[in-house]
Amino acid sequence: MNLINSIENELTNILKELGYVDKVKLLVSNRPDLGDYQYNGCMTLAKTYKESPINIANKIVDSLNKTNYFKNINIAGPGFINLTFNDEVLIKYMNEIFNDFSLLNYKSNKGLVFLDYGGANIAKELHVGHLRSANIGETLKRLLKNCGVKTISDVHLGDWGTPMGLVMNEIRHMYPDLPYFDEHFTGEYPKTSPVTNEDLAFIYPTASNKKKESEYYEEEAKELTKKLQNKDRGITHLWKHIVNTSSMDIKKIYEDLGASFDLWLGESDADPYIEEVLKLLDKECLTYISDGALVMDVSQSDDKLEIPPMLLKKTDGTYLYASTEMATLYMRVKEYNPTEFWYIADSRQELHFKQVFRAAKKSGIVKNDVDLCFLGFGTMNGNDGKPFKTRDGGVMSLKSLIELVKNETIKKINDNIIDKEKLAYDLSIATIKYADLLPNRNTDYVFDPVKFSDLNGKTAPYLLYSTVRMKSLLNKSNLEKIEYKKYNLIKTDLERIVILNLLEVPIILENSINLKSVSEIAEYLYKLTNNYNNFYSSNRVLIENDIKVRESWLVLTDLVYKTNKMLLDILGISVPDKI
RNA sequence: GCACCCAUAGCUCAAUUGGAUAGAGCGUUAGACUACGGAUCUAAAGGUUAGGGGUUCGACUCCCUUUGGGUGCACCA
Repeated sequence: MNLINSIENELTNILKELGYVDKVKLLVSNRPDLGDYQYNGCMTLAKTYKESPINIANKIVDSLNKTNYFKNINIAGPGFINLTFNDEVLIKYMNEIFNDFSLLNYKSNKGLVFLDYGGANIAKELHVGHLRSANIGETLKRLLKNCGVKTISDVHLGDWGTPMGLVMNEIRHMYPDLPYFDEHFTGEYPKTSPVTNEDLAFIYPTASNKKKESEYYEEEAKELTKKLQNKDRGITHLWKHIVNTSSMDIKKIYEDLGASFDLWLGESDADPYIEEVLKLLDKECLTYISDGALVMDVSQSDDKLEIPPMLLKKTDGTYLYASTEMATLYMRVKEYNPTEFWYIADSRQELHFKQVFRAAKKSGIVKNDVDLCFLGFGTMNGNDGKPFKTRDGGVMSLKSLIELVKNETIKKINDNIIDKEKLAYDLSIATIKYADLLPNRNTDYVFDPVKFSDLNGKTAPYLLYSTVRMKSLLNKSNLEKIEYKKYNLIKTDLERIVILNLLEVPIILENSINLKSVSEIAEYLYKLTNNYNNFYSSNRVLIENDIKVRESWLVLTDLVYKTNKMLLDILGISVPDKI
């Protein structure tokens, strides 16, 4: 167990002996002049036990004085307890984590978490709107895995709805003679796709525009969607070509972004379960016909806003979002039976998921003790505060976004680097990820390529440069055969601050899992790195004469390096050898 | 129209979920170096937390209200 947790446990027991019940949480002091950590519980206890907070604090301090964790314990204000560690305790802990780095990790006791993120649409280019889902989802998955939680991730491709009909209709307009559209065709269909990925990049936008202008065009597309869902032979063949062509490109970009998925399933994979789900709902008498469509009531008596019924089947008999989503849940429960579901999607989809989740619980498709979590995220905006667009106002593809950042990054890389292009590309991905993960999940943020790729400040280049420099120092000590096996003594205040930072790691990880957000990790990385750099610039590790001090400083560097590497890895950012 | 979210330093974001003196980055200003990787480090200035009222030992945080933004409200996903 980590140091802070074990002290918290001890303190919880002390309280119990004194007759108070509280699950003690120690907080990093926001008054470093008064202590390293603080306990704020006395004021709350005072309320429940109708006793003065100072009295309670005094009793606690008496008991705490019998332990030897702290060199200074004081009570301040209405009843804050401030704690300052004994250096010996810190040194001992440093040696423990140096010998077993896993002590710095947090072990979660969660069951199986199923993550749904990515959400790319077949035949539509990945754009900036897909970035956050991939980033945040991938990071949460890595966080969970790091803390010992089993996960399953699914990209959940959009391959079964209206857009597919639109794309196929545009293809029909381009090549009316293709056999896929001929209902009487009985021969062999071509083995190669009639469209390339480059074609697809403009086919969907074209179709989407035509739909807005012509109702007839829309009807044509709807008819094709219906044919697809009814397993029309030709249309299914064409659809498969499109899916295969498009998936290759999608996979490539996700790979570049470092997002990986256990399952590459799509909405279509849930299709075989839709009828089963609808029957089940019908059996429970949960559905009814409204304006010609099949719907399900998901309202609750305590709703402030009337939640509209959930639409399961359109008037024309085709399925939509909610139906495939329900079937997907049904399939996932059946095959994986997770204890939690995490859906990472744009905040604007909250109502839809609320409906689906309610329906899933109400119908028993998902059991009551299973957590269904919608993790919404805010929009990535441009300087004007509106969603990030290309210069001419179009949707910006992820490829162009990466290119944009790369152009900024490459300016700042040394010419003597061997593969400058590759490094610039990797750094750009890291830059985008870090910038995207730093703000809170829910808030919209302004994307500024120049600022994010800056060498100073809270940016990936700064973190990576510093981390590479730590590694370089450790390598050099190795070359010069300087051994370091032990933390001996704390010589400077600056290193003490870094040590205190290291104590926080397990707490940061625990908070991140509880909040299902990694921005705290991103923020912490900067703090730790900055404090280490501060120490680094005022002390020369390798030429320090006192062997014991030098050993300690190398252990410190080693631990900060490992911590950075671990946390950057959770953020999906790998540390290059050289920058 | 109804409902939800947001408003914090010049700009971009935090604030351990009700805790002490609201913190960071950028920018600005002033400093540090024969440098283990200077792509670095330090310091200063900068705030009536949009306005007003309330709840309590304590409010950026909870409640009410005004103003200004954003989002959602069944046959798109």
